[in-house]
Amino acid sequence: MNSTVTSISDHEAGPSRQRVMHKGQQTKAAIVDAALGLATQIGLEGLSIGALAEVMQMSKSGVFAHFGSREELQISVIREYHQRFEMEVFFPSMQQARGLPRLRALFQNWMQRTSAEIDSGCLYISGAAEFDDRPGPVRDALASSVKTWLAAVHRAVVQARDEQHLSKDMDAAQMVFEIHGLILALHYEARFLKSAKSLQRSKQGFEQMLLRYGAVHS
Amino acid sequence: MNSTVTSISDHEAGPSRQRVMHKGQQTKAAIVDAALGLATQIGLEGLSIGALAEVMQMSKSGVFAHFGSREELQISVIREYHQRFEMEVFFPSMQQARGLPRLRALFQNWMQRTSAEIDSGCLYISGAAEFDDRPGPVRDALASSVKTWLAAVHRAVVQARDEQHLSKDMDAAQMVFEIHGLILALHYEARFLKSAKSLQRSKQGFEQMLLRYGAVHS
DNA sequence: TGCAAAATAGAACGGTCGTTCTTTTTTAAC
DNA sequence: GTTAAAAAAGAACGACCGTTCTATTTTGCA
Repeated sequence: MNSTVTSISDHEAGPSRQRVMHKGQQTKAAIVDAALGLATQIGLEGLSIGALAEVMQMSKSGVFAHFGSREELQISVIREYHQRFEMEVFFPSMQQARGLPRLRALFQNWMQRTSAEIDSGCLYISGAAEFDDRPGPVRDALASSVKTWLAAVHRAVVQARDEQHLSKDMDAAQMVFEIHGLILALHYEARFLKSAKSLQRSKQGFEQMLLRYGAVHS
Repeated sequence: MNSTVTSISDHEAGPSRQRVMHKGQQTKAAIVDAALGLATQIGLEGLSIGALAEVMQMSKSGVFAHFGSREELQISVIREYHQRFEMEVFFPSMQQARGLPRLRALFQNWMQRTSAEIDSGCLYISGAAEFDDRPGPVRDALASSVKTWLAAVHRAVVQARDEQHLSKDMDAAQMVFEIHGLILALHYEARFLKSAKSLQRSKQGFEQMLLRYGAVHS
């Protein structure tokens, strides 16, 4: 409870813990960065080592050697996305006071990332569509990351209820489901249908949802 | 207004208008049927002529000749999906009385199709993720189909308001956005996260939404 | 039944895919 | 500066991709 939150989940130390970054690790990080860019544009499945090598101005085998398999590359990309999501959405929200302020921040940052990604795509959403019936380690990594994030949102809702910022008989899981729906609709309509109003729609949906779940004004 | 609704949109005659189906057309229909099955499993982009030919027990060139290009095949699949969606979701709902009953039916059938597709996938959702930044005729066909459908839902909401089944100052487009969100969350959580409760969650979300938009009990 | 037309098969094309193996270059510790 | 190890390149592999071209088979009408 009173322990400092250092991560959306618990494990992992992160490559930033390294004293110095040797050449290989630098290169690998750069490759993963480029790969993430490609994956969010054309999808995790569309991500090819050849295309990646061209972007990196490296040979295919040079790129390949860092991962050993395409699957491992995809998983590395997912891990990288997880970390960035944490940094851009989760951590900043944790600065806010527990309860409604934090929940608001989570949604706000999540929304921002989903819509700012009007030209970069959300891996959690496109990945889910690609891997929803394709079992294997990539799907597992993706699902694990998403579940971790949704659990964090759930925690925030429960805390808001505990702080009596929401009515005490509200259904937290139900609210998380509906919040998720707003984000998905935002992504779908902004990114695929190019609807300009979708950001405003999801904001409004969230505000009304807060009222419905008994939020006191704030 | 008083004209009989014959289609979710207007145009198109449909291949069922044919007097007799010649061999070629039969085969083509069978191919499209198989292709739709493949596409909903592995995605429109993953759909390959070779795999399709194997399923059909035909040669690659035999399959190919019916379409002339892979893109045309993909578009044919989208058209077929559009027609089935119409038959399974739209037409049955139109049997219901204008207003709330029809809106309920639309959501119910839509939901059913989305969740029944727990092992067949929704082309409108997976396709959106695949083609959200891949311009071209395939994307256009997909977007056109989706927009047609969302417009139909919007019409139903407006009618429900006109019939005074919903409060007269409600925002129809906003409601459509939120309904879409519920369906997307259902699809995501049922299909990717394998969450068992998602059907119930989307139902409950819809009922609460109706109340919030001023639905009289029914 | 015969015959043109439609449907299908088959082979081949250039291309890209992930992956393996071998060789060369670069790095970093001594 | 030398040297062992790490990183990268290069070539080649078998497989599959969409597509084209030419033959063969099947169809449906006169």
